Amino acid sequence: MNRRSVTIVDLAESLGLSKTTVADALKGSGRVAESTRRRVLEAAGERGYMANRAAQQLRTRSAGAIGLYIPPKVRSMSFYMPFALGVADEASHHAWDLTLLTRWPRNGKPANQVDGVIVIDALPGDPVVKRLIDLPVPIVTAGRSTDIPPDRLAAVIEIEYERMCGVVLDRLEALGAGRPALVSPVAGDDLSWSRQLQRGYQSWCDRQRKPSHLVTMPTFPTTDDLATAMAKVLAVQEIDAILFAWQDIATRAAIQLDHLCSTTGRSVSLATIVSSMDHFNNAYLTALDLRPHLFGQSAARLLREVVVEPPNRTIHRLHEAKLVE
Amino acid sequence: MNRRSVTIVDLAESLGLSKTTVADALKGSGRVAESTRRRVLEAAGERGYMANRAAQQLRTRSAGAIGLYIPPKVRSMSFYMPFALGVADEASHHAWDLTLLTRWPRNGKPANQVDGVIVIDALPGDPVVKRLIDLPVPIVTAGRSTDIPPDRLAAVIEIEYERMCGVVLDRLEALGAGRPALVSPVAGDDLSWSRQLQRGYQSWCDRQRKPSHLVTMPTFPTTDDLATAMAKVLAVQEIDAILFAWQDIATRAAIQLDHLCSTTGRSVSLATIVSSMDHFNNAYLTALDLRPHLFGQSAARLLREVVVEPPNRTIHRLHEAKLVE
DNA sequence: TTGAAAGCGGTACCAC
DNA sequence: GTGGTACCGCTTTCAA
Repeated sequence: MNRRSVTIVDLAESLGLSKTTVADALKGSGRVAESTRRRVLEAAGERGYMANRAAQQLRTRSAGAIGLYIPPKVRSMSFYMPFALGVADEASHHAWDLTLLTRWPRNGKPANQVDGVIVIDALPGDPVVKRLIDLPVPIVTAGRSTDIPPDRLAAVIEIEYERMCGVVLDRLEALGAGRPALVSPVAGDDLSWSRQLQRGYQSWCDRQRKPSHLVTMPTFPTTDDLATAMAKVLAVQEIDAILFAWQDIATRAAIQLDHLCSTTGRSVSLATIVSSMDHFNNAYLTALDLRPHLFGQSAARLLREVVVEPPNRTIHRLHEAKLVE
Repeated sequence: MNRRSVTIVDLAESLGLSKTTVADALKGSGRVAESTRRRVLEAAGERGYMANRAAQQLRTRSAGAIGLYIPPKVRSMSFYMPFALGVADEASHHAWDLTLLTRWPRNGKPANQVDGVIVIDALPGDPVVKRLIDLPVPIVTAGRSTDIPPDRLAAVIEIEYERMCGVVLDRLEALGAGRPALVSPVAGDDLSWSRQLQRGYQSWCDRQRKPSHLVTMPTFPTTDDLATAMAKVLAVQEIDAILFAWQDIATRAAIQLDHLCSTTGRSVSLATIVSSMDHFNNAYLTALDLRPHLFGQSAARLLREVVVEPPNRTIHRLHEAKLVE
């Protein structure tokens, strides 16, 4: 950007053509003769022409970028990095940049320039979300959110945690483990994934007429927290399976349990929600891969749709998590 | 962006002032009378004026954004998310957007518009880095990199892994653990952090005239990998401390060791590199917090410096990791 | 202390 | 098929 680079006018001059023609040739709208088009393209390639995004944006009133907001509370969970990169990948497909929205810029600075925004897992009352609503661009949420008024919410894409929880539990049962416990982070608001999982678990137990055993612990537990929780689970003799609500904890818990069980001779099947296959390991009988990268891609694709054609009412879409063994 | 929003001209008209005056008032350059300035600011606030970034960029030849490239291979490690958000935070301080660079955009699409680029932990031969070199903007690397020619490399900021490794080991020794083993991922290239840690460890052992015990394992090990490695470490009876080279593994290993040691009655002090205090727990005697968020901020601040004033030769700077107990 | 006017590099719309 | 020209909204320079 700093040093002046090749512009359309430069090309036009050196080719003895007009601005317009060069521009048209470059973007391939059928207006120009194929021969001139080739000439232009060649020259552009040679001289390393790169379109000036700012100029395009100014003229077309588009930003060429989308924003992603990941609330601070959840940022360090392993799920969100692959999600963000999924969004970035899909965005780059459409020649969009992905801007990471963090705290809101201070006093009167210009707003982040975006054509649309993706918000994931925002908690009620998030101040940044409040400001995002004021931007004159469509908002897509990944996971539900209460804070965004329906007319500002272009689309929602979500994972069917409640249903998928049942699917995992069914699978566990089919594999011989009929009395599962759920280990979940302390519940947030009613729309949060953890709460949805808890509901899914509860209703599965109800359907199966089995008692439920829900154990909660902090999202980022210490080894002691973990040990306490595991002890609590194993205290119920009938428990023969455990479903972990998030992977960060599951990887550690599996090791704890491995030892606890090997001393007592007890056998417990493990299942977990998976947020990053990279970190996944084979201690689990069954797992629900949230496919965060794909989730991010889908969210970005959805955003693209609503940017191209604003819907008259909120679109709802599902992202399929995948059962793995 | 889509619907036309309030511009400087709008304000100027409604206030009976000129474009110029309004613009000057807005940006606070002392040109305008304080009274008019207040009038303008008030009107701007009321009508929700937001500067059009594209126009500013076009005029000032700046992009108003910086790019961050995190190579695919390392993306899922817990270190990089807080790092990225540190960069984003600092960027927003300077009214910069942060663009996440992923794969390179396809065929002739306009390049990501950035004023500078931060590259972290790129491996030799990374194709995206090759392309970034062609951009006419300064590059700052976090951690060293071979691929970027000195004249294109504006600055480097890095953690003194080699030295800090010694600091941790000294501390461990002061606390009574004199025979540490190092658990490290299988070494990458010679500049990688894992390799630097290994060297730091080796030279510490040499200085102390102690035998070294290096155990490597995959970056994302299974529980079995982990168990094997831990067994290997404990096989050496003299080992009374273990330093883990990355946290993702340390949290899990601590639990393994807890059990292994409690059965054999052995006591081993643990130390680890910390990439996210959120995930940190109390099982460690001592730890080296890399402070990735701060690292990201510092990298962004450094980039800002070199964008504002291009250096005539590569700037080198250190990021201080912090010993915690 | 203020205003007028000329761009920045594209795109859109009009003529030819 | 091609060229001319008026913008997009802001910064900058020069003049009043």
